[in-house]
Amino acid sequence: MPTYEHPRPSVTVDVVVFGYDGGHDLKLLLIQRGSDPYQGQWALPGGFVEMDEDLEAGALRELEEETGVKDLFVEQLYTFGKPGRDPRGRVISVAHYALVNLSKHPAAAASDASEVAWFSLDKLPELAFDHAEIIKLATTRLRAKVRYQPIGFELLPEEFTLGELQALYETILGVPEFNKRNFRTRILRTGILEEVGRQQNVAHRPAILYRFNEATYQQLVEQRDSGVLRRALDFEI
Amino acid sequence: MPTYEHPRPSVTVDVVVFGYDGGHDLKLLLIQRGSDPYQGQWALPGGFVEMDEDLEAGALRELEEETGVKDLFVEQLYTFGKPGRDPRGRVISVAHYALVNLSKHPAAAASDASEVAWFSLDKLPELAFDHAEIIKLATTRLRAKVRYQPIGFELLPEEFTLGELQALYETILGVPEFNKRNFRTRILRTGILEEVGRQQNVAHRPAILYRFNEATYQQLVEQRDSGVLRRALDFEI
DNA sequence: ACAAAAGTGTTGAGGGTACACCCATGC
DNA sequence: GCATGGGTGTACCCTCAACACTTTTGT
Repeated sequence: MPTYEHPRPSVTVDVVVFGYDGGHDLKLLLIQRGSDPYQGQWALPGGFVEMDEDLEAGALRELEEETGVKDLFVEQLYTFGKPGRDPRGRVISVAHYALVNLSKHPAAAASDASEVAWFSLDKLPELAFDHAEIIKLATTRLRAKVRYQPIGFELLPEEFTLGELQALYETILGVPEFNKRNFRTRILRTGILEEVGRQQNVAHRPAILYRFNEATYQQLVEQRDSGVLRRALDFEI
Repeated sequence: MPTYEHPRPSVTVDVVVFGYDGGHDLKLLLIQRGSDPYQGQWALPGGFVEMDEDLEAGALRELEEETGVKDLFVEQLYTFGKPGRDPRGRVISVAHYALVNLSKHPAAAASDASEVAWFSLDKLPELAFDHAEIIKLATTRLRAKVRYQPIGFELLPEEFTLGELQALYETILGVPEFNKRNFRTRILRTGILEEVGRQQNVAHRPAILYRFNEATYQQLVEQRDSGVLRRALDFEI
């Protein structure tokens, strides 16, 4: 690793923002490009990373600048760096994904970009750069991760029913419907949900409202990491 | 995303190379830095990415230049970009991890760097930069991934016994020993192993030799991805 | 009374776990 | 024959998966 000057690629941070509003599909937040390469086409929010900011911070900053959305769960996804993926030259993109509950965050549009909109994940427009590929990877990762980490709760309101939680899982995983009885048993057995009340004014038996209990979850994680392992290995096939 | 010039960070690719020789520990390939920051200290193989090469290709190139090791399984791990992680300025590192069977690849040392060596994973020297953190993440990822993807075979010779495979899993996961009967049943049930012969000249009943059947594994993956899912969700706690 | 969604009891099949045992080879 | 590691039979128990059923609200 010599110390003389090297040619330097540009580095951007992009964010795949998944939104959920209780419906039957996931939404994706896109911006319409206002300038130069791919002008007028839809793209992921993102931009060049500043010299003194962390990657995740840069992703959140660009997201807020371009879409007004802030304060959400974000995590690094993958770094895309194939030469030629950006016509402007060598641009390496550190892609992130984020989860947001649409009822909590406005579909805002105060923006650097010319336009901002939520698209249904199964009806995306044509996308700039290799952003279609990035979205595909993010979707795969979300589907995989939601099965073994309680990240889905980021997409729900603070308080929710088991029916809503199940609908969310079915939406993310793209499965028509799985058994209600077994879903409830499994979720409640984990102990990570906490009862916080009952529904009001619904035209059916009011459901129990739950909240995700972060503290309990962390305790369980620690127990698992310190104790003996349960299932020795599993190729999940 | 404006088109005017931005200040650009440097981008490096680093590789966490895990090696296995059938013993009771995993090895890690490190180089001793020959120059400037952290001179004389041990570090991960890696270096600045070229302007016209893919990230993974850059990782493999640097690895071969610095250690002589080539032709191995490599995958992107995470991108480390906290400001201040490198005293030379803003350096973003796209970290990779790689797996290699030590009997197949020489512990070579023809090198750009002053020295190259394999260290036991539990007896690492002090490391340059934030490389200790990178190694920690790579280890966590390896332990997690080996449970649901057949990447462990990269660490074994072409043909191996179930005893050797079990020893490898115990080594990676750091578990004293799990039940032989159940390990065998589970592994063989997946159908991804293929019998290829028997051991010769061993002072005990000769074991059946197996080979990992990539084609069968791919078929199973496709079946899973197209068919209905089995376990709906599982927080693994 | 009825619709709608919440919530429960139960049962058969299959996998996880554990323990005990037999088998083939070199020395 | 004995040490060594390879390989198998089986039994208990818990979880998964599926189905049928009861409960509570608003209209």
